[in-house]
Amino acid sequence: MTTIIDVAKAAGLSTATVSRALSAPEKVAKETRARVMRAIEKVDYRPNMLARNLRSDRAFSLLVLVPGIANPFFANVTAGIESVAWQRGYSVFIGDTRDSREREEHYERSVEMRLADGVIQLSPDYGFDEQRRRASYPIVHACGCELTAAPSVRIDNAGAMREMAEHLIAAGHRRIAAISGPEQNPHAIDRLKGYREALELAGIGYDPAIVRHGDFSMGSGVEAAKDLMALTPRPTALLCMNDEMAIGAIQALAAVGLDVPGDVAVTGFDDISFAAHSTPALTTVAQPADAMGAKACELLIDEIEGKEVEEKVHVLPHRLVIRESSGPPR
Amino acid sequence: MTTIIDVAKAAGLSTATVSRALSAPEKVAKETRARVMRAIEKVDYRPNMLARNLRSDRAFSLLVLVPGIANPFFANVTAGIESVAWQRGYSVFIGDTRDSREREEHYERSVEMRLADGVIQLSPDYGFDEQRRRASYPIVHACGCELTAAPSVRIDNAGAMREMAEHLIAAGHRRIAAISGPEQNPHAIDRLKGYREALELAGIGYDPAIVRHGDFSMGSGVEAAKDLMALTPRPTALLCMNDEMAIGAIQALAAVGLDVPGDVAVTGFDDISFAAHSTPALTTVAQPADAMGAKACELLIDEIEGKEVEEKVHVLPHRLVIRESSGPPR
DNA sequence: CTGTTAGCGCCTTCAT
DNA sequence: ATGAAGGCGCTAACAG
Repeated sequence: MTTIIDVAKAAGLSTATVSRALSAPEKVAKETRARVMRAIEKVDYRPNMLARNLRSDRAFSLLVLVPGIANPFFANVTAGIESVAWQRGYSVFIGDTRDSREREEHYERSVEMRLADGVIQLSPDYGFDEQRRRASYPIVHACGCELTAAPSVRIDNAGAMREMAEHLIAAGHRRIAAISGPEQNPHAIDRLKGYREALELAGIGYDPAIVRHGDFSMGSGVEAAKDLMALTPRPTALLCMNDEMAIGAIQALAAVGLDVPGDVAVTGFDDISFAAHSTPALTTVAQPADAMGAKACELLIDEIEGKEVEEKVHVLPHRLVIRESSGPPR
Repeated sequence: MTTIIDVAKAAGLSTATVSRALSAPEKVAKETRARVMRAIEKVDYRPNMLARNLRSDRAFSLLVLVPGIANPFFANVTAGIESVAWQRGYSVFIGDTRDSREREEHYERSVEMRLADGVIQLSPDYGFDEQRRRASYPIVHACGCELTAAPSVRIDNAGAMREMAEHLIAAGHRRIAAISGPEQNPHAIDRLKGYREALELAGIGYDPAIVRHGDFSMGSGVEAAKDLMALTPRPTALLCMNDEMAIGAIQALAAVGLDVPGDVAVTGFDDISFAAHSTPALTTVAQPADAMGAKACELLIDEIEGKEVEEKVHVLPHRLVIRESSGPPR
């Protein structure tokens, strides 16, 4: 293996100069730099990051904690993270927690062992900043909720859901059922809040009988929709708290011969790529997944590198995407 | 920061013994081990992986090179990889190449710099083992094609596609169009081969006029399907080389008022989670994505750890999943 | 602008 | 079964 010593020898310089030529080129004479570069070429040198890491006590890597990498929304957030990390010279570890506390703890431990310089958490923030207070390393939430402490990134979940409900109300719907996420899930809570607000503002009472709690999976969307369609009077619209459940709902409606949007309007949340191509195309709330990941990554790296980071919550803009599934009723 | 020296002091032992107690417990007296553990607890010690890595010249991490992490199939393969890596004490870096040669080279370089001990490549193998021959580190393909060298993992793409085409032929279809991937894409090539074989075995001629090349995206499925539906006589079935294009095709057919499967049968490939929940539910070929990633990861770690790995190509079983989209015709 | 030198924290001989 | 000591490859003071 060729080391920095070989380069120094070949160039007739000290290892310190070679090191500087690489990591702080401006501190080295132009001519010297060229000599270093030639020597590197000649001996076919590649810096050993393991040594750099130990010496600098940094891993130059980040850990993304994600409840499930196969979830398209999280995958998009991760892509945004990776993109910024790449630009700034960091690598991205993925830690798929599969909602298991054991796995999450394992990953927390590995960061304490210096595997990574910080964590980007994609799970919603159940524990407020409990976890953060405990941690000896920086953590940034990329998909925060209303309770998430700064610095973090989120969208206005409640506001977005309120707008979506208002869209349905404006189209004449009065009996709008909701397919929410797990009862304790912070995103589900925020979004459900927006749904209630819209109903109340419109003078429509909130009726728990037409609210179901799924688990954000398509299967749970199918079940909830079946269930709701058996009700009398039947809801005329289904407000789903993510796209997967909406896609499941559409399938369930088709299975019982109901037309979307003719008989029942359906809306989603996230705008994953499949939303635009479902049949019918899904009306949904677009979250800027990529930008959320990118921003969270910026914040984390700034914090790691000791830059002053504004202690603020970055609320990124969402956007209603009206497609076919929300109407008009036939 | 507390180091192994602090533990040694607290336990009244040498650092060597502490190190051994941790990495080779059987070489240390039971009683001594207990003392070490107590000391670790007491001084709140966590091993520094950066130091271990330098000392052992290993990163204990793997790099997954993936063309796009947002692709559900690749995300599932990645989940399989992560799962095995976790069990065996390795971490997983993700390198999203976005089909950019620059990014791929960047990641290759970082592995040469010891960022990772080996690579799992999810892109199909265009370069045969060109890349591998050049590399100074092990590479395993998790989604190989017929040309991929061992050790690697793949399914029988041609065979699977032949079976799917035969399924359509058995249902009475004679004019079966294909929506393939990019012309040079090895998976597309293998699958197209299976399609031709089935046609020829059934005495139906291969007709390039009803074959389109998409890029595996839903949008390209939409375009190709529109195009094919304008033909006279109209194909009665659309064999798509992945699920995304099939989902796009279904949408395009609905848009022009054609019923699936009543007017046109549609099939996909991969069995991503959305296939089961499209409307109508998609007939497809299930690839064992998780197992492919897991197996590839086993092979790579074995190779890294110097275990004898069988120089063989692991062809994992696929499975035809017949759902609604493939018929029967009405 | 360049060189000398001292470790970063750990593991692994080698010796006892 | 345990201890002493060297060194992995690099960078950051500190000198010059």
